[in-house]
Amino acid sequence: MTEHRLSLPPDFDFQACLVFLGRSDKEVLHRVEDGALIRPFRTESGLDLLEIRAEGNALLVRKLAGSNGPISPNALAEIREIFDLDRDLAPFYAQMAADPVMAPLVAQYCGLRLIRIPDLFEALSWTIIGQQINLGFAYRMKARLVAECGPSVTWQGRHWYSFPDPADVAQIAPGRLREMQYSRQKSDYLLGLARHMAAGNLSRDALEQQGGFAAMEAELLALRGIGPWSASYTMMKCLGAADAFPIGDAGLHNALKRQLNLERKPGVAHIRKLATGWQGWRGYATFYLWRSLMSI
DNA sequence: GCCCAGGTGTCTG
DNA sequence: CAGACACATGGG
Repeated sequence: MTEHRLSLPPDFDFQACLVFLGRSDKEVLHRVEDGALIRPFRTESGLDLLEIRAEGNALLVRKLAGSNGPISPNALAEIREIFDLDRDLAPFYAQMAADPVMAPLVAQYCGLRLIRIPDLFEALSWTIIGQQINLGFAYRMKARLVAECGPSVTWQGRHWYSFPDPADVAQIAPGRLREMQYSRQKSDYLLGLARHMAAGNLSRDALEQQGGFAAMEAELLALRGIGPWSASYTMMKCLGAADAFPIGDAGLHNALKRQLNLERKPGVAHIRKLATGWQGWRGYATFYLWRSLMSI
């Protein structure tokens, strides 16, 4: 059995991360079982199904199915990103310790990392799918897309799917997406994005080559179907921008309303005021607020 | 029936 | 530049 260990940074709580990863039983791209994350990762030849669990002060990564040979460096790099292992959270916690909104949350969820989506196409597609619909419905729509054209590996009598490539999605007939209950608008956005990326006009590598938060955000905003919320979401969840701030997010509004016992959801001006002490960490703060909406 | 969901693009005044 | 509206469907 091939395995590998990744050492863990301070301020890391694997269980806290698993709780977030297990937030929906409708998620098709991974499963949380018996204290471990199970998820396929792309390799040159196909998919490797990996299990990730905590063991002492390390993450133990084991290959359950797929290619022979060691676990690919690429997969290990993705795991580092998924759990945001390379982030020093000490400044975040120091800055939030006295913040009226965030202090209780960082105490409650200490060690929770911003769970990321390394694949740019997946992250952008998810923002398009999730726009203006409830999350349960969004998960079902994603599951249909993934089952339609995502690669899979079989293990223990079950298909384990990965998110499709832009080229896979680009060749779907628009009518097919309508059958999957995509609106014409979502269908257009998604196919447009897939064609754009399949043609080589956008990739995560090229985007990050540009460097600079503003330049990357501008390039995302230029995409049809990607507005301020989607761009911020992608900056934080894919590119790891700890300060990206999806200020229009409905979940953020609901979380603040609950935290502050407000009668109504706060307006954008109010939120800006509340977030004045979050500079540098507004994305992380948002992620902790999202976590606060989960019942557990 | 009505409003809101992890919004965005378009059109109008 | 603000505000209205369509988009698709489901949950409260």
